Amino acid sequence: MVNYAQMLKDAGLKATFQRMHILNVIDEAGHMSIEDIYEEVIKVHPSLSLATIYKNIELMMEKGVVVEVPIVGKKSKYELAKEDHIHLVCTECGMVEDKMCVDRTEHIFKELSKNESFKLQRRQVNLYGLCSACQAKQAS
Amino acid sequence: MVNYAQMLKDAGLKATFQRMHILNVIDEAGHMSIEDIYEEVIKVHPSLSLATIYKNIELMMEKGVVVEVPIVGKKSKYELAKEDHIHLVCTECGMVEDKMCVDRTEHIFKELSKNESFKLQRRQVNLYGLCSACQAKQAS
DNA sequence: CTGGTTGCAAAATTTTTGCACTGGT
DNA sequence: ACCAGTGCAAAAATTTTGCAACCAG
Repeated sequence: MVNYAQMLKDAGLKATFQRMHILNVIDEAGHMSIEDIYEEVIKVHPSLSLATIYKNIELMMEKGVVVEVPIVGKKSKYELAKEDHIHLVCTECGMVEDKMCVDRTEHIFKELSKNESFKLQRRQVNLYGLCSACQAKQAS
Repeated sequence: MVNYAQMLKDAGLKATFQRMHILNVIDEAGHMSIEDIYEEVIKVHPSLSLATIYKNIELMMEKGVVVEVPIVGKKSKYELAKEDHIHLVCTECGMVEDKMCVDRTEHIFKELSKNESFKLQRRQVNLYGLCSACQAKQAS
């Protein structure tokens, strides 16, 4: 169990119950859309408003606590900021799975951007395909 | 000058003036949001409606004529389907530049997904940073 | 001709905003 | 106690939909 309060304070944000709850929900599910977060969060805290989620997701993104994962054909999901990784995204069910980068990957991205007069800040790699569950479902 | 009419017919779609115009606008700019397309397109064809753009972008995506490029913190842009490549995205001005993949990149992605019971369909790689113009602007 | 396509206007959905009240520090 | 943060409700922005008229094949 991570200390969400500390994460928020480190980012210069007040550790409100709402924020910790949002972080907790994202952390447990891994990747969640705004709607996903809202539906999960109001189970425990029914008065928490959608506006609060919007405001906080934006704020926590600016502060680097959470990261947006935009997805082709679907709404963006959000995850806690963490070690660099790539995403396997199921085009069928929308599931997102993290996969750690191998060192070689790291190297290639640096190379791809260094030739340009382009100052690399961060990268985002999504591999789209069918997860095993959806493959099984299609086979039947 | 590509033959947009042919692209559409190959995809099983009627080659309407509206569709060819949309494709032309995307092609010339490289990457455009729905709003971008609309503003550009009505300069020549003022009665073309936003609804038509939404309907056609979705349809042409399904048919594989255009591809969505979702971008962190901004609206998705759309490009013509083309040879596999990655994107350099400027976090400041939103500019998107294509960069062809080196062979090694190809290889790594295959490897990253093959261990899993994950059936890779397509990939999407965005490198975020500052373009040269925005670097110059910040320096001043 | 004729079925797919368009344009309009209205509806639905998503996101943002203003402001009085609340709660962390 | 102070001010960031919340919740509500309303506004704005975005996207979808239904349908009559239209046009590419």
